[in-house]
Amino acid sequence: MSFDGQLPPKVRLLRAAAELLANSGGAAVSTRQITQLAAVSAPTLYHHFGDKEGLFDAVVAAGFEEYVAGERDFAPSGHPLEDIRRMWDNHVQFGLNQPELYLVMFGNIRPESRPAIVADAEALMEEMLNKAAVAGQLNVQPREAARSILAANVGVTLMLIAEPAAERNLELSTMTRDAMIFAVSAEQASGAGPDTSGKSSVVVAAIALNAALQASHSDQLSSSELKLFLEWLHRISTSSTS
Amino acid sequence: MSFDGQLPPKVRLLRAAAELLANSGGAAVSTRQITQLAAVSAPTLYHHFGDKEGLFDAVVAAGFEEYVAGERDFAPSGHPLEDIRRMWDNHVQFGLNQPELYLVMFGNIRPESRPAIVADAEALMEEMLNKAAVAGQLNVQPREAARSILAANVGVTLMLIAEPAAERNLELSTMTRDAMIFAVSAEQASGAGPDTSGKSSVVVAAIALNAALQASHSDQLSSSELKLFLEWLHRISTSSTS
DNA sequence: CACTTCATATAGCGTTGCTATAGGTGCTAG
DNA sequence: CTAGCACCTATAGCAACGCTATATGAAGTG
Repeated sequence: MSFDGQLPPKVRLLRAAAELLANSGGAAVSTRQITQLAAVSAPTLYHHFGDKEGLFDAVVAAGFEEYVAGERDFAPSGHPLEDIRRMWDNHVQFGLNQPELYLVMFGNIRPESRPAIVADAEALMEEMLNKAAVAGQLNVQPREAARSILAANVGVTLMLIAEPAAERNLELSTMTRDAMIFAVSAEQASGAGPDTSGKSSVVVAAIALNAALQASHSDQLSSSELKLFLEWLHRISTSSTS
Repeated sequence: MSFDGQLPPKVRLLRAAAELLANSGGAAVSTRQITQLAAVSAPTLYHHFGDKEGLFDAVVAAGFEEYVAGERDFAPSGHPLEDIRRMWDNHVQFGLNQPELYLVMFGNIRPESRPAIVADAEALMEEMLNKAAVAGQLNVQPREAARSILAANVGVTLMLIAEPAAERNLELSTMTRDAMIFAVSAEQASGAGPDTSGKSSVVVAAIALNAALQASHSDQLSSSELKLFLEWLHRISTSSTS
């Protein structure tokens, strides 16, 4: 299989690199392999991508687009927390389907090289969590929740990739997923947690309000409405936890 | 700084490799650098370790011994779950102290190369969780709990490593840690079920408030008032629990 | 046509991981 | 003391690597 069709060399290089990376099985992929498969000479690669790293970054970016597209294709479904679950599963599946690409994206993260992807992934999850926060289903700030969930999600995916495909146990994923979502959700507040007694539902309400306010471009509010909101909030904050 | 003392070449190689790996800042470390710093010639490296990968494996093994030693040095303390917390923190600290080594250990995990370390780490945590299980503090099987917690632990550590050291927020670690431990512990079972038994009235109020807010298209709220309002909300929603 | 700009190719530099071969070193046996 | 024998190390060099100095072709503009 070669990419010496009519496609522009830049695209051929991208596809060749992606294919070799996907099938390398962890071994290093050389620029010579890539350029040969793309039916292109070495300087072309460097003209378009500057660097081997640059080419790999482009491949990763393309893979990430695909990943994001997969994440966005879910209907909002009205249950934000359920959407988070699907988002998690989709993340894991993406990692298992393209382990090499995933390892380049999340396995070799270094402060100077590649936190952009992580930031994007976090933003994507935070966006979804915002809906949960607006619905009063969140226990903590959406941003913190997103970072925490994503970190666990990446850890689980890496662990599953590390296992031989035969004995992969996806229960690790679902269990960790539900643990994280549960810990972040407001539901647990009604139970007896180690420290949740102090964290009354006021926090939940405040988080929901905060998220709603920031999501609704509310630089346009009448003062009377503001007073109403404050009154509501006061009633909330003084109501005893049921 | 060179290791050309009286130590055997094997040890010199190990130390040189460890030092170069620690200070490389992510850049590749060449065998020539290592052999030069160790004051040794190339074939010596291959005689002792067979491979560059073999040498790195040895360094990783040594680092892992150190890691395990750190984990074991904690007194059992009678509170297994508290020990798990310290274990988690120790893991994160190890990763932040030796990021390069950590990335080699947990960042490049591949099924064919390096699951042994993961298995050891899991066993270590499972051992500790077993005590919690004996004390009736566990909600799930110790092995599953260990795998789940370790996965989240690795994910969090990788995320923290990926961040510039200046803006590392360890709250991500403590929050995820407590979420995982709480989800695994028996405490949560006493509360409400995982599904909506009944939302507290406060949440309902918050949802109603949210609806009112989003329905409003009025204007003329002074930006200072809005700013104050948001600030106040933010203060509430980020107020620490205890 | 001349001129610029972009894209690709030829050839080769310096470095990499690794090794074929050989030379020392310390041992036990005769 | 010498012979042989493992063991360990060094010299020199190969093939492959990432990358580039330089040159050539194609395409658009005056």
